[in-house]
Amino acid sequence: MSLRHGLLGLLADGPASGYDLLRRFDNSLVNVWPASQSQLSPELNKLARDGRVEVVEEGGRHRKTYGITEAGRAELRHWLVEVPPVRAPRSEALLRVFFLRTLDPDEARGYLRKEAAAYRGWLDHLEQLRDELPWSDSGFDRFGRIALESGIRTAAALIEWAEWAEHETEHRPAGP
Amino acid sequence: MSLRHGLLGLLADGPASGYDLLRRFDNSLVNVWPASQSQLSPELNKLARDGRVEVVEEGGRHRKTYGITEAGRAELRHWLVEVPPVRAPRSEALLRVFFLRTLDPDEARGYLRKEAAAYRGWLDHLEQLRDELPWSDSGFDRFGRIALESGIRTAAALIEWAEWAEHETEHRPAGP
DNA sequence: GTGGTCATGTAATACGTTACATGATTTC
DNA sequence: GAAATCATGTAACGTATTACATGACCAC
Repeated sequence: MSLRHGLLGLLADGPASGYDLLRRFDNSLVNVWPASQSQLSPELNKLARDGRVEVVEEGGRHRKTYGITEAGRAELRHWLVEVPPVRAPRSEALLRVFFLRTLDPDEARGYLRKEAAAYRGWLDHLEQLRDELPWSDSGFDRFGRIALESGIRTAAALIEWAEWAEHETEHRPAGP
Repeated sequence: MSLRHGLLGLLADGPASGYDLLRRFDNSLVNVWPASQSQLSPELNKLARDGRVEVVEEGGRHRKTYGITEAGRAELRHWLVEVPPVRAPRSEALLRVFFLRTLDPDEARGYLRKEAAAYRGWLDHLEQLRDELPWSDSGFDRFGRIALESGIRTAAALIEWAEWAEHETEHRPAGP
């Protein structure tokens, strides 16, 4: 139900159309919760049926501007305060690590080296966002920066891990 | 397709039934790729249809023991070496951070404090695994330990982040 | 013979991705 | 008037979760 609450959270900032919301997702939330246009459409209709949002304006080009309702704010708040986050740290990249034993040591090291490079690219990207985005003092930007910092620290830790892991697989014969 | 390759990777270690594989998932892979019994059943049949595994033994209690085929090993290898991992770092916990601005500062700090505690619990769990598991020198255990280390370092980074973030939201009036 | 564990399978539901369909408005 | 952009919606497909169904074998 995270998409649902993502939409409510964005609408808590002010009314928007599905199209606007898609861009907000792509600008700010894409690194933590990507969403596609074809998901927003039905989800917004569902939120409207449930009374969590309402159409506050209908413009040209079929545009429907949605606003959050009191019931929507209550649900958002309830989700944030009462519902414990699901931690489902599925990681395909890490799953592969378990199976590196089926490769030659050189190939395994190659995989870890590529991992390190990929995390470095991700870190560069996030640091660029941090340094180049026009951060305001608004609550949205403040917490956006805090979320970004989480990604930066995680990426940094994973770079070090991948380099350590590559080194760890060197100079050691495989066991039975 | 990670479940598929997770099964192939486990079978690369030796033949097993779906039931055995479920336990292997729950023992070793659960932290990176949880799987349920009802997923394994159809996936193993599909792998058998595709010639990636084969039934090498049928025992009592409907038990079917699967072994990986050459085609299965080839697919596993191809996946590991050629297919770049999907990095889909969806994080519900981090999504919430964006919306903490809709709460009172005290409540927002409470959320971050709970996050820190949750990550600490996760770290404790992983360190306990590291210290208590009977690690052998086998390739499986070596890379399992390397994967575990990734979780430990990530958890440590996230604890520090959550504590930093909690402090960051103190002593500052919210902007517009 | 009863309860526990081994063992596989199906069905309903939910969520996410990709691709496609449709049409209005603006810009050149 | 053609192309780009705005704007919403549907359909097909793949995958994950939960719950349920079925039955064999073992230990007591």
